[in-house]
Amino acid sequence: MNEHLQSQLDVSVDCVVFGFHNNRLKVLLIEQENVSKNNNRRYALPGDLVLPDEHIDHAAERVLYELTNLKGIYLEQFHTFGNPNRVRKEDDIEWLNVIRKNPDARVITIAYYALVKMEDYTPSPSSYAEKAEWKDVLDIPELAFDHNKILRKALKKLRKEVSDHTVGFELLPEKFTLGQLQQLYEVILDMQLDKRNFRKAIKKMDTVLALEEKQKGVLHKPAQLFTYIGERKEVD
Amino acid sequence: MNEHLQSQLDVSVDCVVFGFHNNRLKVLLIEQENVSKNNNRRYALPGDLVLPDEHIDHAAERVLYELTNLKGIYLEQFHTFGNPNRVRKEDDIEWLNVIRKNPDARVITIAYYALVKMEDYTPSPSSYAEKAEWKDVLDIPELAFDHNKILRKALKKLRKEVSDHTVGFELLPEKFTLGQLQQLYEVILDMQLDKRNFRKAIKKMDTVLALEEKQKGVLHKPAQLFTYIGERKEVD
DNA sequence: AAAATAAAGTGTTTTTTGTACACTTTCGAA
DNA sequence: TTCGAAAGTGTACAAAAAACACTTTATTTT
Repeated sequence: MNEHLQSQLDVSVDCVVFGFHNNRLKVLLIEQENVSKNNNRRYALPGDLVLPDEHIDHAAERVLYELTNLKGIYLEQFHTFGNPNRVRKEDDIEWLNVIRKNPDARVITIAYYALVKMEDYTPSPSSYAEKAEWKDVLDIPELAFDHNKILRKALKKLRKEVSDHTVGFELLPEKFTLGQLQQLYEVILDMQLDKRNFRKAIKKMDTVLALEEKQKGVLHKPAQLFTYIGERKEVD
Repeated sequence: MNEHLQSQLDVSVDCVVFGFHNNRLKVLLIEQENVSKNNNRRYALPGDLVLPDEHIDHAAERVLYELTNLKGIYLEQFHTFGNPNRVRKEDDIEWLNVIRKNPDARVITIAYYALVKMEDYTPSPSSYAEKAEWKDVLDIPELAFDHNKILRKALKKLRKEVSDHTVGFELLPEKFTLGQLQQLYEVILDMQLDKRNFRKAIKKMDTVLALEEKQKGVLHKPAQLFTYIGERKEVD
């Protein structure tokens, strides 16, 4: 019985939530409560421990909600980080001492990622999060724990899925123009795409539907609107 | 402190090791020690708890070695299974009561998979494994815990990677013929491939090298031998 | 030694997919 | 009415994928 105390091992989830705005790829970060004497800002991915009787997928949803008030976001697991020293920076330890009941416990974390329409989700911080904000992925500060590594891996996954055309539409509003979609692809893949070829490719996907509706209030020829009718993946 | 006892949570690894023999895709299973009164054979994937200070990737290697005596196999993580009820069949509970110090603890498992040249690895059971054997993936019994689900997911992953040509050679002996390689692909993908097109595709991969050597002891025209010179993926 | 067996080995044509490329249209604002 | 700004559109060329059938060669059998 004491033996289990020695071998304290916790499991957490961390959420990498991508958004897209003003032609920039964003990721949702929280700023942790300030507990450090030297007043460091500590940014981190939203994440926390899995509860004793909770499905890990549910934990990801719950934690994201508790920290940012975002709800109903489909999160997909992409990697589990289990280096025993992943939580060993000085600031990490200081933080854990304040927030955790077992600050010395080793923590294995399961990382999830999601793509959301930023318009639909305005994060507001709660729980131990002091802020919850969208940050440009090209301008990410040093994050708590191994969160920079987690984010890097999530980005890699995102790029791969986007080139496979299996993902991406989730980042746009429900109705979008092909121009917006192309810009999204260009930002994520970090390359220029040919307009005519891009449209040809999208138009033969049967998950993208042309609406009988046009963009309004723009100072140029209004574009036709499209919508995405793809469906969700299966769950464990 | 007691709180942590309530929330007993362990992390395990499970290994799905694929092999190929006699034109069949195989998976390495163990038969657990018999602890049941009704003498059920219990097959399972090789798996066990992660140690307190062990990297999860290392745990996978170690556990596989302890149970099957196979060493030096590159295992890649593919999914983490975290349903709180994943270990709740009657036989599962009975088994855990014998083998585990905290039989009631919830266990989250990180699943790994590997491809090996069966010739090079002859498993021999140890630890709580009574047998360790290669089983045809088309003929898998009911496994312990949620191992059937884990295996299904591993197979899906394998098929995907094989169609991407990122994996497969690891299943063949060091020297192989293009005919053998094609049969391997056909078995995994469960489809017929055109011989000439297949050879054309393989021959323009620069990771497959033609040797100045021919097959021996076959009752037909002996084939040229090839070898694979691809390299390993990066690690966390 | 000739014939039978069994898989190895080999190229060309057709179809499909991807890439490169430039001008006209349409709305809102000035 | 003109201007600005992005929308929208088609064709030719290149590359990749798919379809397709006969000859070769070592071994075994007669």
